[in-house]
Amino acid sequence: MHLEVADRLREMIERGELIPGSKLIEKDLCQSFGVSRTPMREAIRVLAADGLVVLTPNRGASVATITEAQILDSFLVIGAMEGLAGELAAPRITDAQLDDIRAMHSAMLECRAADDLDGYYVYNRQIHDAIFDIADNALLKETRRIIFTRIIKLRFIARIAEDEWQIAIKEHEEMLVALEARNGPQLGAILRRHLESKRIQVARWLQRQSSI
Amino acid sequence: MHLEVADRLREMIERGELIPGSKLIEKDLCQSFGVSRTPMREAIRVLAADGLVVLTPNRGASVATITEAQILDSFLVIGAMEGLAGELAAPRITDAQLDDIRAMHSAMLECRAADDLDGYYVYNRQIHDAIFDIADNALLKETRRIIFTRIIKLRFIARIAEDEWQIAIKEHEEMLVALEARNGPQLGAILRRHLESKRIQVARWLQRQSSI
DNA sequence: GATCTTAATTTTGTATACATTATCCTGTAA
DNA sequence: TTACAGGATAATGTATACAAAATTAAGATC
Repeated sequence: MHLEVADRLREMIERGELIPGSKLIEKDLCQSFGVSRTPMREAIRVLAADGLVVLTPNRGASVATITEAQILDSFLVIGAMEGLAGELAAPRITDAQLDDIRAMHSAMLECRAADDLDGYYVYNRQIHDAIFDIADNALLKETRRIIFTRIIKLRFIARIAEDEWQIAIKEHEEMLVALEARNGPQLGAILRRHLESKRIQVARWLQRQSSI
Repeated sequence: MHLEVADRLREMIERGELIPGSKLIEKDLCQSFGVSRTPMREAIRVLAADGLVVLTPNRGASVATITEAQILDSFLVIGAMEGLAGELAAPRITDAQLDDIRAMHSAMLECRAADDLDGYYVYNRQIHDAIFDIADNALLKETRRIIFTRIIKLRFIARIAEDEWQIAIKEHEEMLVALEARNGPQLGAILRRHLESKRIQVARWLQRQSSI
């Protein structure tokens, strides 16, 4: 049960229903979840190990806060992960998998044409996920997942500038070329650059936010 | 208390006192630790989140096993981490920090001359740790620590072939050059290559082991 | 003797009771 | 009014009791 509770808590944190910094009162959560404190506490500790909540001795748990510096640090690490994933995936990709990615890429472009940002992000995410699947390194995928979870709240960077969007699309097209060439180092380099672009984009967005 | 218990359990697993695959019987562990089941269970779940133990519903916990493929996967991920750490550290390193690393490097060489393998590994590890400290990315450091913990049992790769040792020393000297030049991309590339060497070395060692 | 069934035991999972610590509120003194 | 002290309250931390599931052991059947 504690794993289900952990998942529900995780979702609540991701959705922003539990505000970063706020305390997690066991009794209240137990009531709303309909479980006793034992599984709830175990769930909270699982999330703590994932870095989603922080534990203070004798003072319980609170939703983890994330600083701008930590967000930018995360993008650096994710960049390294994506770069490695690209290196591994390119030499391994099958023609069928390549076709799948091409399809997702087209769908992504259509969303862009229709100015459907949500759809764009879904396909964008699918492409990156597919590369990690093809890379076939469970630890790599899991590590990236955990880091992503911690900064998932950045979904709300929905607004993307036109020029940034163009760069992203261009980089994705380069990715396709590297994949077709089965060129690992090349795809790795593109993905590192791609994530660095994203990181700069996030940095700018954070700048704007904090100056408001 | 559950964090202290988790640390003790972690040590026991690292020391090999708890054999991979063996079951963790709560009652027995509670007795030997002198705590009740509640903190023990919380500790076990913390280790599960770290990947050191695996939980099976209604069947409790057992010490995680690691396959050869997973070990090699881990080295790939660590390689990406070290590469990034090098990129970040080189442009940031101070003269004092550089002196420290030079000192560790000398001490490491002395250990090699004296054929003191344990000492060699201590200083080797210190140098790599220092680079991560200088890189100043807490997430990067923490991620690497967790992955290292999972494969820590590989300490027992104590035996290192002469030619492998020479290569490692040479790479470390290249690292010093890149650090002195404050050249991030260069240090990153060296570290990636260094870890790839290590990975190949481990792969060969695993091969030898399994063929016995 | 082997195998399936079933009961006994053990172990895990959950809830609750108790202990300890932190927090909050009230009242007093400056 | 503010600052501090002390107790009331509520929260966390721990231990234990109960429930459910799995494992083990014993017995019956073939």
